Amino acid sequence: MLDVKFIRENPEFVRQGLINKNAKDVVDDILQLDEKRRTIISKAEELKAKKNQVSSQIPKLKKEGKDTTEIFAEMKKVGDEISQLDNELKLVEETLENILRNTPNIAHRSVPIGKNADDNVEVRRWLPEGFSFDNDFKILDHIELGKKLKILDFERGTKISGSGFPLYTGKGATLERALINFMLDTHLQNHGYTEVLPPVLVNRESMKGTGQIPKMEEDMYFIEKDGLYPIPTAEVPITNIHRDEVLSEKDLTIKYVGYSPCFRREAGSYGKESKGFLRVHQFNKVEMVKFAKPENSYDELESMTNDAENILKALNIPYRILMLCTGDLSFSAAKCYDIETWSPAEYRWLEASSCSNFETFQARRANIKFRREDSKKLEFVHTLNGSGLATSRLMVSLLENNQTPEGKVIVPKVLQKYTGFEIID
RNA sequence: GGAGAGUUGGCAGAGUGGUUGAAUGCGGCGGUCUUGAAAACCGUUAAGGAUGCAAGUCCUUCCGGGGUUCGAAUCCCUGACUCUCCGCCA
Repeated sequence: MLDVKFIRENPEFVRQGLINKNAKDVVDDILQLDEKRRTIISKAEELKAKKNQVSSQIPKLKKEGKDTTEIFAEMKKVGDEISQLDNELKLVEETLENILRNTPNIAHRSVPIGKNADDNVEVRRWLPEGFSFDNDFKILDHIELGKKLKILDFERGTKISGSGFPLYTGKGATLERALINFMLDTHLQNHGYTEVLPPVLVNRESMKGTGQIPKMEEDMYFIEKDGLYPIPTAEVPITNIHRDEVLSEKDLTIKYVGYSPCFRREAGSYGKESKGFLRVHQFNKVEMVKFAKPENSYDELESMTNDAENILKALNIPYRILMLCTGDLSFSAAKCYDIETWSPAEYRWLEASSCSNFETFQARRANIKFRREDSKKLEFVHTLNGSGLATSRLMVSLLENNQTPEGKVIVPKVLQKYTGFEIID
């Protein structure tokens, strides 16, 4: 959520920011409502002050045995006027709030201006030694490999739940678990995170706090009976750990890493893009979340991106880093790096991670502040998160890149101690 | 699922209609004392908002929402959460 005061003071900057993000220019609407809001507040507060002043005299008057009927009648009138103004105010504030909640974050100045994914900028890429985009044998895709090696069973997953709910079997299930553990351990031992294992059903407040609601409501599962949402990402529960809290400056940067399954309705996406693991309703993800001071947050974004990259390097998976342009940035993000891994069967890059800085956008919604040691002032923290990483897309690249001409899959060295086997055949 | 109790400032904990934004204790901060520290003593100690160049002034907030009243932390209704007992159960 953007700060109204900031919009009031920098209307043209915000206007341009919204245009760059392909968002509706609502600056004038906001300013108008804000103006109206403040007018009503002034009027109402004047009356309230009067009411309070008179009220405080009443005990004295009564004690002196004076007649208060007239005063009561007048105060009754004042009270009615106040509640009328308060109702008006409520309406204006709801309208304003509604607009603000549906208004995206503004991009950081370092973000390239662009319309859509075509304008994203490749920042760097990393390819394993001896890697080639072209192979001299027939590459099987992850679905064929999964079937042949009996490690993935999409048909039975569909029978159990529906399409997009993969079933891992045998060494496939073990490999998935190994991957999760390897990633967690790496972040814990090498990157200084604290592990959390969050609830996977969250309430509406939490979904609002990180910005999935109201904008993305259609993409979320919802359990009506209990008012709970299966999380689309662990970002939601982990960021909300500190909702409505004041953190100490000395505790920042707080770095959490946590595994969770993720649930997404992915309403309206079918076809080629969604086969196999490419788009699923349930997948596993290790998520990194940081609470940082404003002056550090962009350094933290770089290091978080590196943390995710280190996993891929260790697994020997080719990847590239994209800096998303303003038009392709998500609703809440001020800056974002996508990490894409190479799929030789698809012969294209697949998004496996997204590392974003939300600045104060989420902190404002979720009310997460910290107190400065020197000035004692409260400020909103910056929140960041990144996948480190999502196993489903990663599994595609892992299986396909490590296959042999005979259609077997060699387990990357770093995973072998977790799997207990070196090859899947 | 049934019955009951509770939710007050950073924490603990008073307060059942009228100067209560809220006693008291602890903690925090500043000071006196001390070579230094502790103890003791004194002072101070919320957030958000409106207005103003500022000092300041004013408003709101005692879990959330609604109501009664001239006036509510205090009364009524409702929702959330916590705890205890019973039932059920991985």
